[in-house]
Amino acid sequence: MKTSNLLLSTTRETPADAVVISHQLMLRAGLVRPLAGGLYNWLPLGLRVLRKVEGIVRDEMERAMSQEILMPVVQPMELWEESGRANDYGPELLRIKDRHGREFALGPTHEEIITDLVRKEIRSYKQLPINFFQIQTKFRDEIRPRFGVMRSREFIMKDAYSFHMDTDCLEKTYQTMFEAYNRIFTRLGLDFRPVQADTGSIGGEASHEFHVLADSGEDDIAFSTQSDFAANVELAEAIAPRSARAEATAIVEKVATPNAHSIAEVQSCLRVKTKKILKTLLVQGATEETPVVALVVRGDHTLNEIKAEKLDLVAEPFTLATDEQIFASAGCKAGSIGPVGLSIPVIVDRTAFNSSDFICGANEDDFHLTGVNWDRDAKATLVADIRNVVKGDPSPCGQGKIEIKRGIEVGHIFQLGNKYSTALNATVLNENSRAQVLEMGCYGIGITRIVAAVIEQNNDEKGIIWPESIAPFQVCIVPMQMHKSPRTEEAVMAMYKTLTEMGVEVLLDDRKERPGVMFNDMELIGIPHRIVIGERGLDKGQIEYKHRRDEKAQDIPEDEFMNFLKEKLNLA
RNA sequence: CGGGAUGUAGCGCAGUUUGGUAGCGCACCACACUGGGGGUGUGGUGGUCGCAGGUUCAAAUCCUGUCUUCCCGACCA
Repeated sequence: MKTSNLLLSTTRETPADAVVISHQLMLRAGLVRPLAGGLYNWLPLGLRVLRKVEGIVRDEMERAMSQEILMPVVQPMELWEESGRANDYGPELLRIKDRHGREFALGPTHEEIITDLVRKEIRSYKQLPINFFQIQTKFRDEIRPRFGVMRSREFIMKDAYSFHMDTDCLEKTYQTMFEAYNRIFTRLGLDFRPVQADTGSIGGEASHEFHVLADSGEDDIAFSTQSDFAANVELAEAIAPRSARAEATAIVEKVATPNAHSIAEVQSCLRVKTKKILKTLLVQGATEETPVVALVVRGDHTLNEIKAEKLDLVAEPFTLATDEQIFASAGCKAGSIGPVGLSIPVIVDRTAFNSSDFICGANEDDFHLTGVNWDRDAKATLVADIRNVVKGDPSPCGQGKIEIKRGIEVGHIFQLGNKYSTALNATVLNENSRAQVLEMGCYGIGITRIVAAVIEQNNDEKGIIWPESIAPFQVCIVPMQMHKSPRTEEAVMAMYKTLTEMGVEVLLDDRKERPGVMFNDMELIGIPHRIVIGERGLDKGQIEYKHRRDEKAQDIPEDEFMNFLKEKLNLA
């Protein structure tokens, strides 16, 4: 490819509304252009990278015995009603009607479609296990698209779905996918970690997310400082304190805390540490007998809604109590609630239950209680893990302490079980000629997001630094004064022809630009290998080479150059 | 959905306070010089000032509404 035939839309200035580095560089390098909120055009250079990512994913999926198919973006609503997700999925599901008034949705994921396909096509246990994947556009009407293609509304995803007669078989495929994912992200040159994850709205049992470590990530990942343990903070267990609770030494006293409603306000009002204060939150209960439930965590901790939601007493989805309910249950406004004397169920976090002589709301506006103790002054209906882990907590694996880093979720694998196969009645005949519901796994990779994630981890002040595996071109040739020097032109064209015939993806910058412009553009778009050819070198019988990551260029004798380059390209 | 910003040429911005001929840099086009790190000069192209309505002799500027984009929040006891 020659730059004269390529839309090379680089810009010197960074568009003002791009915040993260990958978004800035994708715009500056001319990979993508915004169309509307969360919608992007992919320009030729960006698409070349996207296709490379797809290629690696496809290659490894096929190696892992998954078969490629393609399912429609537009999906009939009936299937969503059949699975029950028409109600559950909410406003992220973009619904549309055709000319006949029939309802459809733009697919945010394809569990319903694949399950429908499989129930129609697969008849016998002899055909199982089977694993299908597709690389397809998804649409999710995100609350807040941001960071360019990192969180866009339309995006490309690889999604795979496996079907099994039993959970043992599912677990084997899950493990195969786990290994395939590790190979994929390794080939993509990413610094990543598999982490234990919550299954979220998609449902199911076991689940791992694959996260690219980057400060711009939107997820918090909890790591152990001493083991391989890694889990999304949504899931990471906050283990019970090992030490016994200290003896009660104080008596309960009611103190005025005018206008102090938040933990921070109470803290500054009473001049105590936040960990001495317990906060009590009222939420919707699961049953009519317990319409409101109290949740208690320590002032320096935050409630984990996902953990809370899983408790039998707590309504799903997690919903805070209304002001009316709070007044009816506690006799005060939010901000002055405490566990003492409440007649509703009180669920206490394990760590909060280890506090003694603590401070909490007095269930009377603008008053708090000090010197409160569990059992003596307040009863816990249930003690459970309902908070987020924080840095320094003991790791649930038993080794080391928790450390928290930001991650970009680029892959997610689930053991779904039979949620969808049951809902859609996807069965096959087993050895006994009996219909049996299928076990199901699903495995996603965010293709477009990966492009951004790679850039987040591979850039410098000059621009993008592509890993070899997904660079839009492996090599660029930058000629010096080619329009004035027939000798240079001859050498450049010969090099271009040789490399092209070798099957190397080479970009020849044949624009009549100044050297500085060409150097800067090639560095901005991140081509790994650079060859400079000019009279200066030719006079000495030399050709210049520089890797994008090299500090300095080196001059190589002409007759050794091809062997030198082959070694650099791993073609030797 | 709540809060805060923002919108003027492809990009980055000034002009709005105090109403009076729409500007600058980059990019783009032409020519000349230059030629190993975004060079210089001369001359150009390009804008319904987000949109709609209002006030006024006169609106980018004041008023009302509306939309876009971006940021923060959606944990608050």
